[in-house]
Amino acid sequence: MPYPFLHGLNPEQRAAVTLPHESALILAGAGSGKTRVLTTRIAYLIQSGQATPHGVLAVTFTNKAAKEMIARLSAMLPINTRGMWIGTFHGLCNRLLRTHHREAGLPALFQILDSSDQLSAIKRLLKSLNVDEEKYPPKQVQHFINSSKDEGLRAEAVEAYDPFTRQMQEVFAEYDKQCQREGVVDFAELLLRSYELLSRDSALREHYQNRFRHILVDEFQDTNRLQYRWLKLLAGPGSAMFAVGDDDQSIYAFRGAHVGNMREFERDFAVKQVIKLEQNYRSHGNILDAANALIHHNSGRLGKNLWTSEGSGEPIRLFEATTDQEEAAFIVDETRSLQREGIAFTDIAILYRSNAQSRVLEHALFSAGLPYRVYGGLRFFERQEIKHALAYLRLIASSEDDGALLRVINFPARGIGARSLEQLQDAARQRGVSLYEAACMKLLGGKGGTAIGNFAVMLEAMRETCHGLPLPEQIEHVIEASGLAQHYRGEKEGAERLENLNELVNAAAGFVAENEEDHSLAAFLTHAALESGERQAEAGVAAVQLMTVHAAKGLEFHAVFLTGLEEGLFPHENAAKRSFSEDLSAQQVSRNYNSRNESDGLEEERRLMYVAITRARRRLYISYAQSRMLHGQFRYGLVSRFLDEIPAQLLKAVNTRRAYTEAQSAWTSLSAPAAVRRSSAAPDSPWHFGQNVSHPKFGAGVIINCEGSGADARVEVKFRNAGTKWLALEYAKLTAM
DNA sequence: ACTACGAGACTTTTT
DNA sequence: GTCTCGTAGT
Repeated sequence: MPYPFLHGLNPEQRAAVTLPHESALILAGAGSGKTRVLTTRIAYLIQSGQATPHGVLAVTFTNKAAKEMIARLSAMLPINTRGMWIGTFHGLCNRLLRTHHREAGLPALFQILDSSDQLSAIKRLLKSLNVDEEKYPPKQVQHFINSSKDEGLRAEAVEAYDPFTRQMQEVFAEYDKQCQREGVVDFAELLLRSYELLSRDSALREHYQNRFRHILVDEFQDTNRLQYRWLKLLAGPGSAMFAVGDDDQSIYAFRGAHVGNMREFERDFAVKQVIKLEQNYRSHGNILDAANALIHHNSGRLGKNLWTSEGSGEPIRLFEATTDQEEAAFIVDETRSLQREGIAFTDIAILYRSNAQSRVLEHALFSAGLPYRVYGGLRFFERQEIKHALAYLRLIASSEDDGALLRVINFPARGIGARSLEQLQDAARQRGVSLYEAACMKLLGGKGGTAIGNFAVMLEAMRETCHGLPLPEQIEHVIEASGLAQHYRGEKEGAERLENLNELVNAAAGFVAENEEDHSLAAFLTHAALESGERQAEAGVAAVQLMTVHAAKGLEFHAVFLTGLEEGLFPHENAAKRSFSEDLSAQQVSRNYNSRNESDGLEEERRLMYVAITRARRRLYISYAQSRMLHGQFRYGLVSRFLDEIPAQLLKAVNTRRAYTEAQSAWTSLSAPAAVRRSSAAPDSPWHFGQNVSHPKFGAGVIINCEGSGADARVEVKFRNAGTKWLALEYAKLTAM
């Protein structure tokens, strides 16, 4: 057997892996071994001599997926994956643009703007253009620019038949000019710029076309129009594209994903056969049957039916709660009993449609002393202290970066107010130079003592010192010399921020250790922009996993609680309405944007439900509440239509088992059996919502809010005489009353 | 320059 | 209900 890694593949998987050199579409259902097929295909191509590592291009959407692919590949083959082009669309485009920055019309050290950098750039631009932010909300401008770029359109190519759109178009054009001036590039620009580069420069295009004879794409259903055109451009006459995707799991149309790319791909690349991977290795039969039945209500599917060689398993448990609190109490109880059965907390997920729903669930889990982890907070590189530090570093790397300068010129405060900033901006505009340059000129202009001049001196000194230092030490120095460390040392909530800044130094050390070829500051900044880091919360801690259904895509759990199955919530009311892009077209904007109608929206919600169901391996709970607190008032919801679309015989109602009341939910922790307490990762907490407490300094109070678990657990206490305060349970000496 | 208060939003999100 | 953002006030 020359290819040991083909072992254990089912016939369809094997057929996909060993396909001849031709473009192919692999319709890979949830839990059908998609990633395995993709990586094994690459291994097979290399091992069989059909491809060299050099000639393979593999694209994913997330860094996580790219990393996993590389890890699996190096486990299968003794090759150096370093030189291989495996990465995200943005990562690969970045690589292309760095290599050919001159041809692309970019400075060698172009910086990458993340969404929040982009938003501030837009706000700044609107101010300087005197555009009314009321009429043209920065967020909407951002959406306009990004979705245009995602469609492959530059400002001048946008169809604008009305004054509103013409103004948008104008801002778009000015925005691109500003970015060009400042040597920065936003995410969509990475794609568009490299697309334009390849389509303009035929020699370059042919070079890459000849090189990449094998192009493999993961999550193909999530590609947007520009990404697909980019792929088409890279695929030369001798190339074969191996596209893996699942139209039923397309849940990102709202950010430009175009499922239609799958059918277009079949046509454009004369795909001979679509290989369907329908055998599911994850879930029991009932769960798959429910998913199949549900998704059957969608139209225009490529068509696919999941099956398993395992039994049907348990029925899906359906719980009807009176209120959202009762729903949460039920989940707490069931989580406990799952734990008694020996299911690890990490193998239990609580899913919801929108983030706002997590609050009630968190409260209940907290009160019960169950450890939990909420996905979807701020990410490491998005924290303000990190962004500040990075802005200093960006200024050191490239002084044209006005956005970076504006972020830190007066942080920490050094007496540079709005007035002096305006002067600086005027001076820069007049002479057509960057803000930094203008600041330096102020220095030469005589009044050497100005705060702005001092800032320029400080920065110049920082740059001088950093020169020649190893990366982590550069960052360490900048954190100190900029006054950031000093500033946070003096702040009451600063300890955590200081810790994060320290972590940034560690991240740089890790980056240096991992990247042999490029240790430069610019490379690290790129890394920071392109990989915003893990979602917060300590990994590895045994905790129940709370996340949105979107965030759960690609994951699996022994038991899944799928909550809030109410009309308006899931399917979400906004999804079945006109979308934002249609609001635009109502204002006579171009029809080129993804004009989605209600049924598209509803079908995407259904796919979302499909994704949610297929996360569960063994046990699936679906719940809904007759009423819940939403936007500050009670809402009475109808049962989601999706429940009608799951065959009744697969469902088992469990709501009559016990009466859950709010009172019970708050006090369950106290009546929990000792056995639970002992085996629990975290002891049952005596702290919960409504608990009367006493604090040595602040006196008597009541717990009105709580969050986190384990060492990070905090409670908000309303004191009789000392106001409300957040207290860390680990440190605060609270006594229950 | 920092705090305080009111207005308005509020689906999902990676890069 | 709760959070963010921007402006006004000290």
